[in-house]
Amino acid sequence: MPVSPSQHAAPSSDVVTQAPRRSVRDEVEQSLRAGLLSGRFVPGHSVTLRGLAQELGVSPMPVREAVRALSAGNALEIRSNGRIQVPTMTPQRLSEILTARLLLEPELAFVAAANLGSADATALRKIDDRVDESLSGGDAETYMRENFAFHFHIYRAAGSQVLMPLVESLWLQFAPFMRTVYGRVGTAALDDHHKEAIAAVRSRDAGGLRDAIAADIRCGMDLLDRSSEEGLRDE
Amino acid sequence: MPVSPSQHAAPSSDVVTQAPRRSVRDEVEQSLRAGLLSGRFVPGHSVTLRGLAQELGVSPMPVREAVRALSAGNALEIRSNGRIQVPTMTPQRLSEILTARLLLEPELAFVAAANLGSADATALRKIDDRVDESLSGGDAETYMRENFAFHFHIYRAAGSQVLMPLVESLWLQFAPFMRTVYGRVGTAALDDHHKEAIAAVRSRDAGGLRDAIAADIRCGMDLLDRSSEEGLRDE
DNA sequence: TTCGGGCAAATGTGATCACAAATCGAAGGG
DNA sequence: CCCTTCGATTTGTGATCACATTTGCCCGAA
Repeated sequence: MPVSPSQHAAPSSDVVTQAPRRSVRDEVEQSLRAGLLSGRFVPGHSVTLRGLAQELGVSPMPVREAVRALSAGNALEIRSNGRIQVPTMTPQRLSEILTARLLLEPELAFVAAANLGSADATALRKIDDRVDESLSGGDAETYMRENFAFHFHIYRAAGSQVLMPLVESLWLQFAPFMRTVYGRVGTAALDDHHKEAIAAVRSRDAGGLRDAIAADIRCGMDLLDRSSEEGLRDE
Repeated sequence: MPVSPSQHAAPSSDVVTQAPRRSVRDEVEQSLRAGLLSGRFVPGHSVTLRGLAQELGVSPMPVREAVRALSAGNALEIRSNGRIQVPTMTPQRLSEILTARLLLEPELAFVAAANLGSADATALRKIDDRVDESLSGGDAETYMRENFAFHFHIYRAAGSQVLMPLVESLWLQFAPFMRTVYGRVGTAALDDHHKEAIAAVRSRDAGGLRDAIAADIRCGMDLLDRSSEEGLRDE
């Protein structure tokens, strides 16, 4: 809704927003990432440039670039006819994603362990409490957000500007699908290995942290195997 | 040079171009990827939207999206002032890239081995001949293109739509820097392990192929260590 | 000669328009 | 009742424009 005749968006009405240089495109991209990671986007559903633009109150232009950036990392799919949609999942694609996670994330956690201390263990404990709470409450959306926060609080400590984007790309790819899995199987069946990870962080046991993360990923694989037994839907 | 008054580019004058649906943006992106992988872009050099657009004979719009897509994978860097430049390399960033390659590529080759046969071994032999030729000739640009072709002929056989983009992203990140390394150290110092890889492909030895690829990557790491002894420039 | 200051050019960003292709709907014929 | 057909709408794509910011360069003063 272009209220102002000026072509640029108003600087959010605050005197000093403190934001270094937040472009509309970045805000849109972050919004889309958050939506994908929390499972607000349903796999197979098609999204439109103008639709997203109107939903976010911006012009289609920043959305176009944000969508392009996301689709470059396979977080969104651009079909041959040009339409945009949340990627669908196939069993082998999911298997590849989990294989890649198993290759990267434990190693990333291993590196991160050196930079994690008891303060981080406490913070992780707090996040994990919210994870457990949303698990028992069955709030899949909150669970996904907090589970992401848990893992990436660890990974961020590695300070890797190369591995982190790769892992983020993987999460963006499988997150929308997980949402549907939780909706079918329920979140109660989850038995993550966060407690062991926290203990490893507190005792500065890098190898233990790596193994805990690996076990956590394998747990997700088991859940999906169980889910596929109950009939895996791709569309 | 908008000769035609029509807004869309002419369909390349051919009756049936056979192209399914080549958008200008995709062509631009492929062109940029090829440029990065062959080392035509110098790290630290800044590129401009309008400059690339004029160079490729298109409007800035498709370039904008292509650059956005590449910067999403850290193949191009967008500075805080908004300017675009080929990313610079730091020792730890390079170390991270090679670590990631060592985590992903040998495993990808291991998977690919099942789908590779003697025909592929012959094709790889041909590519490797051109690699050796460009090595002795000191043609760094051709070397980089053929070396890329060699590795990705193998990786492509894995049929992975998840690991492949990750590995491609890594190559796009380190390729521009390698160009400068070859320019300083020379390509003659390279002793890749392509012959062992070809032998492993021919004998369908998955483990051997994985080890050959790992050795090849480690060889690159050694070259860089040697290069940094002679003074590593970051800017 | 060297260091600022200020003006012009360049650059990224966002908006809007035009157009072709695809999609979706309803109407009509089997 | 189902399928085809045709027209209106939607959608992505590319081009162009306006604007804020920054960069680059030239000129003048110390």
